[in-house]
Parts: sequence; structure tokens; C-alpha cells
Amino acid sequence: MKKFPKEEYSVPFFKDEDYVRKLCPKCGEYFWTQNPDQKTCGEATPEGCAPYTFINNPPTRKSYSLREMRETFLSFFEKREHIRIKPYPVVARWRGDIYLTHASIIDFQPYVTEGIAPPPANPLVIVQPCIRLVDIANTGPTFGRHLTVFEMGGHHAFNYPDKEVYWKDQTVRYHHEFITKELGVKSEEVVYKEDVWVGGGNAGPDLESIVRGLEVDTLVFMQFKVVNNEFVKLPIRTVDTGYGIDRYAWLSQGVPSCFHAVYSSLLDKIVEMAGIDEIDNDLLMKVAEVSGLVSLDKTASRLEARRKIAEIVGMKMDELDGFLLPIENVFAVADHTKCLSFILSEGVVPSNIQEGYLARLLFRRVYRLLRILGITDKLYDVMDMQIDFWSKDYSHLKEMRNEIMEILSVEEKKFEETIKRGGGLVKRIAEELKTKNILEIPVKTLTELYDSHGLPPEIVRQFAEEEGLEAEIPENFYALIAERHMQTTGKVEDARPEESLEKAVSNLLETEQLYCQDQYMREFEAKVLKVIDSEYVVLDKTCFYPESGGQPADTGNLVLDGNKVEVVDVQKVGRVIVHKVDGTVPKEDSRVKGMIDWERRYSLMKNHTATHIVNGAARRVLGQHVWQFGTQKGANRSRLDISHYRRLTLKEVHKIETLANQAVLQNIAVETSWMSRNEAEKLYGFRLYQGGAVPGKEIRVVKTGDWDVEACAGTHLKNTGEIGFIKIIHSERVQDGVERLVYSVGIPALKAVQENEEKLWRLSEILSAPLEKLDKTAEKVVAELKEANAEKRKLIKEIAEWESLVLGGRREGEEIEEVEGIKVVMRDFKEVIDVDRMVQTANQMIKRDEAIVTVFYGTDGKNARIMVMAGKTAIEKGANAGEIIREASVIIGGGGGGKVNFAQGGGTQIEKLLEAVEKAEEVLKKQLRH
RNA sequence: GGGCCGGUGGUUCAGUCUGGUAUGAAUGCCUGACUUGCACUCAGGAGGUCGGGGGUUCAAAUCCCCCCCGGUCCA
Repeated sequence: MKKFPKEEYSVPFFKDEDYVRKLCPKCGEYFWTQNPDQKTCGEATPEGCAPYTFINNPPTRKSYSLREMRETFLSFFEKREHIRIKPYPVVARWRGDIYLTHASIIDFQPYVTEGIAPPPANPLVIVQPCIRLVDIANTGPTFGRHLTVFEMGGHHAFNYPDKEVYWKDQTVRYHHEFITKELGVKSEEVVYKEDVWVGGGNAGPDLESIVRGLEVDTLVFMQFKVVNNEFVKLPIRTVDTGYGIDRYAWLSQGVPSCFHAVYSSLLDKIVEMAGIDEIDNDLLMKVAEVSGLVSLDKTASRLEARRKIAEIVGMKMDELDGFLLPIENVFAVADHTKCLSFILSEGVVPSNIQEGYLARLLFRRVYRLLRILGITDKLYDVMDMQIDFWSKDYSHLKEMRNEIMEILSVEEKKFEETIKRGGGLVKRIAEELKTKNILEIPVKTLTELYDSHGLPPEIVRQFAEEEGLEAEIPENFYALIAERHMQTTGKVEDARPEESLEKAVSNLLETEQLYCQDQYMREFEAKVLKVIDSEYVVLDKTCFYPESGGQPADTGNLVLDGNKVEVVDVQKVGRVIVHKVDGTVPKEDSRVKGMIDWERRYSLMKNHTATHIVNGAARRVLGQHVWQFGTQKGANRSRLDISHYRRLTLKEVHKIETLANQAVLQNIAVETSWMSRNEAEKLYGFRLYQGGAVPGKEIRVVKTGDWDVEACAGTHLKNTGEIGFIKIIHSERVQDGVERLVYSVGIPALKAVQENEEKLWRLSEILSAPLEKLDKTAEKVVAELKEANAEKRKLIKEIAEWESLVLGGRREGEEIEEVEGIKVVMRDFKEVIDVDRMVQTANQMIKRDEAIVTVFYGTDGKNARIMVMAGKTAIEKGANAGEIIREASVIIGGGGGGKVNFAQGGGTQIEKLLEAVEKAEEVLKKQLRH
């Protein structure tokens, strides 16, 4: 990564306060300090620049709980003209590029940082719960330097070209004042380390502040946009600070780990549940002091770091491991269950895609940890405690308690199921390996079991050990998994035609959207601004709706001097609407009349409003975790994908349908309005973003009474009553955790009902049963069919047995000859070339007398078939069915094969069948006489 | 969005690579015998559209294509 020059960091504050800039000999980074004798940067890095010196020795005036620290931070900046902003959700629904809020600045990207929308306040201060799953492997072993869920304090200032709020110097001064005056840390103990920050598509220089070994915050001066790996200056310079509120609490308490500081009594309870006896606190603190050495993604692997630490504290590695592992696991449980409660409380349904996968990943990790600790039964207790604990600050958690518990139990069952399946799988694999005398599960099998079957290696090892096999889990196991996924080559995306369009319309003004002003407008007049490739027409205004938000584009006509051109597609390219036409294109600057296919559009409007209603109904029936996952509207039928943790029952579907139709009957007014992003979010919350992230400064809000509110650009009805009738046609599972509802609206809905009825009537006709007895009759018919099937097989067997009895009788087409004491039975089955019949018959004969060879043949007029079966005695005499068939079937122009005792073959040259049979006889006799 | 694994008696699976009898295995079920203290034992029996459709072939559970369903990992 490129570095910024010294000037970017040397703020006047450093000069005023006699700071010196130095280069750390261990990690190679520059840092600023007031202490001229300071050698290293003083951060507890994996490179070992310094240990933590705040453990049992906090540098602050007093000890703060997390809540106290949060409040201290917020009010400090509030007193200095910052407006306090409420935290955003941890699931970043307003963004299309990421799933989770992992920093406070995420709340203001990209609209505020790119100048599209104003910030809710400027400057502002916020404490934002953040989730970072990339640090999941480090959470625990680093004693809380890494957490999957933490609170980030940020004081942010957005500097516009014409309005400067504050920039680097003031930021550092605020920070320094907070840490020294407010918290009481000695000024010379605060080190500022230079770094380059890149994230969320933005970049800038940053200063990290270090106190007694711990990096407590990062002050980022965001001023670039990253385009093709190049830094491009942004018009807006953003002060993006990230104060680790959890780390600050840890620093102030001087306890062994950040988990002690954040969870206090909750952590004790988990320790107690896990039955961990008295923890040697002195040892724990000794280890904590050097825990900065641990970092799983950097050069030092877990084992290496462990060895170093064991050496420092003067212990054997196994001993240290035995001491630390359960504690680390408890740390991770405390962290992950909090994280899980936050994610689930915002309605994320665990699944195998997108943010749902992250929830599942987290759940399974927690569950595995609990398994190792032997307390899976305590899952609900721990989660309950977390919900109670954090509801004091984040009240939405307790409102979702029941749904969270329900989702947990579904997930638990699923995981138990996976493990159970895995147990059987490992057992079978183990048995196979044992027959090959392999007593260790190969690494390849381990990775395969994890990747394809979701079986974590330590669980495989456990199962394998039960089978008396060993399993060595390589240190880089998860890297191997990553490798497996690297091997696949990604498809190259096709060049989109819009790209050339984008260029062509780039200098045009925004098209006036008439369909937004009056959603019922059918005709309009407009000026032709541009014609591209004599196929695309751009007008100054239009009421043709471009495809977006799952609503297809309008179709219709453009008329000029009585000449009609058909509009086949409409797309929005940036801010310009482009009509794709089929026919003679109007000239530029001419005036045209536009007419949309109103019947189609009106159906689409009905379907679109109905989608909002069904979504609201589903949420009411299934719970607050229901979010729109995707949607496609059509004139005849539409579909809505929603997140839900189990398969919908017909009852639930009917409930949703009934509720939706009630909303239709209530004739609810549908209001659309444009409002600023901040105002809309404040009024309606983030539920607005059902259809995903919505761009722009102003957003369009579609409000269906109290039923549903969404940010949506689509065309809607004035009243729900216009829908008439909604019929959910069927539901299917698109993905784990995603259910699809397919429905029709109005007359097509009626048609759907009628179609079903037609099918029922037809069925009733076929079965000649009255409608109300259809189910019973169908059951009976299927049962009878099964019975008949069984009967047929029984009969084939019986016939075979009977036919074998009359061996040597006067059956037509049968010849029996005795060769060398072996009976050769030749039989023409005529048109019955059913293998089953021949096989059964032959089986029966040979069962009775092993000194038999059967040569059965027949033809149905298209194919000829020969089958040979030999009894044991015959085989001993030299009979070989496979050989006979191979020679004979060539004659009839086909092929065949089999084993010594049984073979079959055939061909299409049926006229040569007898010749082939003679050949078979000849070969057989030769074999027997040899 | 992408990758991987799977769908065969009621259940759990073998067989698929290398096409050729589902004489399939275990368990559960039914009948009988033997037992009557804890997966009883023994004998016999019933139970299959091999997920669906198309193709290749004399022949497909097996090979090829499409679809459906389940599981799982990753972004």
C-alpha cells in the first residue's frame, strides 16, 4: 500500500505540544510522541513492539463500564457543538454493497460522503454497534482486541468546498482533550501512529492513538475515492474517527480482557455454566499483557504465538493450552452470542446465502464452542441473558425475543441434523478406510466433509476417534478451504449495451418523470432530445415507466404526424430515460405524442400495490423478521420472495391471502411523496428499504395507510380497492430461508382460481367421482395401482415358476438337448422380450437343477434379444454365458455382455436371430465338450 | 451470485467411476418357532415408477442434456 508523506500527518498540534516523529524499528511504521526517549511505537503488535502495560494498571482517572464510556464519549462531543445521532441498524439495508455495518462511517456512505445527500447533522457524534465477522477467528485468542461485535464512537465532520467544519488539527486536538482532560490519561502516554486507511471505496491518511500498548482509536482523514487502485480526490473531506468504546472501557478497568470489561457478570455466569474451576488470575493477567503477539491472520500462527507466550510466562505449551483454551472459548461465546442477538433482532433469517449465511456461520460457531464446553443446553439461557443485558441500551432486542428464540430452535435442529448425518457419513468412510488399512482420515476428506457437508474438522475427528481412526487437522485448514474455492474460474461478464448508451446520454438533462407526477397519465407530448443508433429515443419528459424495482417497463407508441412507432422497452440510464423503439424513428427536436399501453400498465400498477400489501400481510402473519428479498411484477402474475426460517404451510399462505384481501376491501389510500432521506428514515425507519438500497438525496415513499411503507419508485394505485382481488397461486422455497409467493391480481386472479377448478372438474371426470370425494378416490386409485404393480410382479414370478415346471414338456418353441450331462434349454419367447420374464423363468429352472444352461430368445419385430443363464454344474463343465452372448449378438448387429453365469444381448437385425441362436448353441456345445 | 455433495424398499444406505439379474445390505414391519430380565435368537414373508423428463444404446439406477427437490461451503 502506498504511504502518504510526512506533511499529511504533521498537524500544528504536534508542533505546539513538542511531539517528535520517529520510526519504529520493529514494525517499520512512523509515530509521533512527546517522549524523546521512546524507542518503539509502543503498540502491542504481533511483531512485539511492546506489551500491554495497562493490565491491572489503568491509566485513566477512574474505571468506566461500557455504558459509562459510551455516555462520556457522546456528551463530551455534545458539549463541543456535535449533534448526537441515534445508532443505525447493524444490518446495512440502505447499502447494496455490504451486508453489515462495520464502522460508524458506513451510516453516511455513500450519499453523504459523495455529496448526494446532506448529513443528518454537521458535525455529529454517534456510537454505532458494529459487526466484523472477518475477525471471528481472532475473537477470544486476542483477549478482546478483536471482537465480532463492538461499539464504535465517531465524531464526524463533513467539509464541503464552500463550508469548512473542521479538519485534521482540530480532530487531533478534540481527541487529545478527550483522552487526557476527560479520561485523565497523561499526555506523554498517548502515541500517534501514522497509517493509510482504505475502506468502503474511500481512503485517506490516518492516525492511530496508542495508550499503554493498546490502540484505542483511529482518526481518519477521508479525502480520496479509490478508482482502479488510484486515489482520486473527493470534493468532500470527511473526518472519520473510530473510537473503540469497548477498548476504552477495557483500558479504564485494567482487567485481563476486553470481555471482562464489556460483559462483567455475564462472563462470570458463562464461566460458571461451563464448570470452569477457579481461574488463576495472576497467570491470566501475565498472558493478557503479551496477548498482543497473537494474530491469526498475520505472520505468527496461533501455535507460534502460543509458544512465545508460554516461554514468556515460563510454562509448557500444553499446560498453557489447557489453561487458555476453555477461557478463550468462553470469551468467544460471550462475544458471538451478543453478535447473534443483534443480527437476529434485526430480522436476519439464517440461510445459506447473503447475510443469512453470516447468521448461520455465527450460530454454528457458537454451537460448536458450546459443544466443546459441554453446555449446548445453555444456549437459550446465554442468549436470554444477552437480550436482557443489551436491551437496556438497545430496546428492540427484547421486542424480538420470541422470534429470536424460535429461529434459534429451528437452527439448532438443522445443525443437529447435519451433525447426525455427518456421523453416519464419517462412520461409513471410516469403515471403508479400515478395509484399506488406512488408519487416518486424509486431509482431502476433511476438507471435503467441511465444504460439502458442513462438518467442522474437530467434529469429524471426534466421530473418527469413535471408529478407532485418527484425524490430523492441519493448522491451515481454513486456508485449504479457501484454496478449494480459488480453483474455479469466474465467468467474464458480457459487455452491457448500456455502456455505450451511458456515454451517449451523459450530456443530457434529467428526463422529467411524468409517471411520478400523475400515475394515471396515459398520454403526453414531448420533445425528442436525442436519437441514438436509430433505435433509442430520449425525450425531455415521459410517462413511460422504465424497468425498475421489479416492475417491467411500459410499452406503447410514439406518434409523429400520424406515424406510429412502437416502444418495446424503456430503461433508465443514469438520470435519463431511454425508449427503445421498433420502426421509423422520429427526428431530433421534433415533438411527439406518447401513448402507453394503458391496460398493461394498469395491471402492473395493481400488481405492484398488491405486492406491498402481500408483504405487509406476510409480516403480520409470520413476524417482524420478514423482509422482501426480491420481487418481480407481471401483468398476469407477480412474485414476492420473503425471508422466513421455515417452509410456509398452506394454512399460513391462506392467512396471508385473507389478510391481504382484507386490506384490499378496506380501500386504503396509497400515498406517494418525495422526502429527504434523513426525514424518511426518521419517520419510518429502515423498514423503508424493503426493495434494497435506494439511491439519491430525495427518496420516494409509498405509504399504504398503516399497512406498509416502502421506499419505491414504482407506479401505484390511488386506492387498494382498485386491486379487486388477490389470489396466492402457490409458494415455493427459493433458498434456505427464502420463501416465494406467487400471486395474481384482479381478473387474472379469478382466472387462476377458475383454472384450478377446471383441473378439479377434469379430475372428477377422469375418476368419475364427485368433487367432495376426489381425495378419497385418488387415494384409493393410487393404492390400487400399487397393489396391481405388486400383483404383476408376483404373476411374473408365478408364470416363471410354472413354466419351469413344464420343462421337457410340449411347450411350443422349446428344444431340450442333453450335452455332456448338461441340459441345454433353448426357448423362443416370441414377442415377449421382457428381460424380467426370461430371467425369472431361467432362475426358477436353475434353482431346481444346476446342470442347466438356458438360451432364451425372442423378438418384438424391432429388436432381437438373447439371454443365456448357466447353472453352477454347467459352469464347472466349461459353460460361459458371457462368451456365448458376445459371439451370438454380433450376428444380429448389436452387442451384449455379462458374466459367466448370466449374459444378455441383442441387436436390430431380427431376420438373423435364428442364425445367432444356432451360433450360441454351437459355442455352448464347444464349451461343454472342449 | 458461484462452487461442491446428495435424491435407490418405511428408515439409513451399497451399487453409478468401468452400462448387462435390484438373487441388494442393515434396520423397521408381518407370520411362525424358540425363549420369557432389557438391542433376544432362529426360520419364512411382504415391501422398489432407482427424484422427473428427454437423449445415446441391443440394453440405463449407471453415460449425456434439461428440470425439480434436499444439504453444504464461499462472496
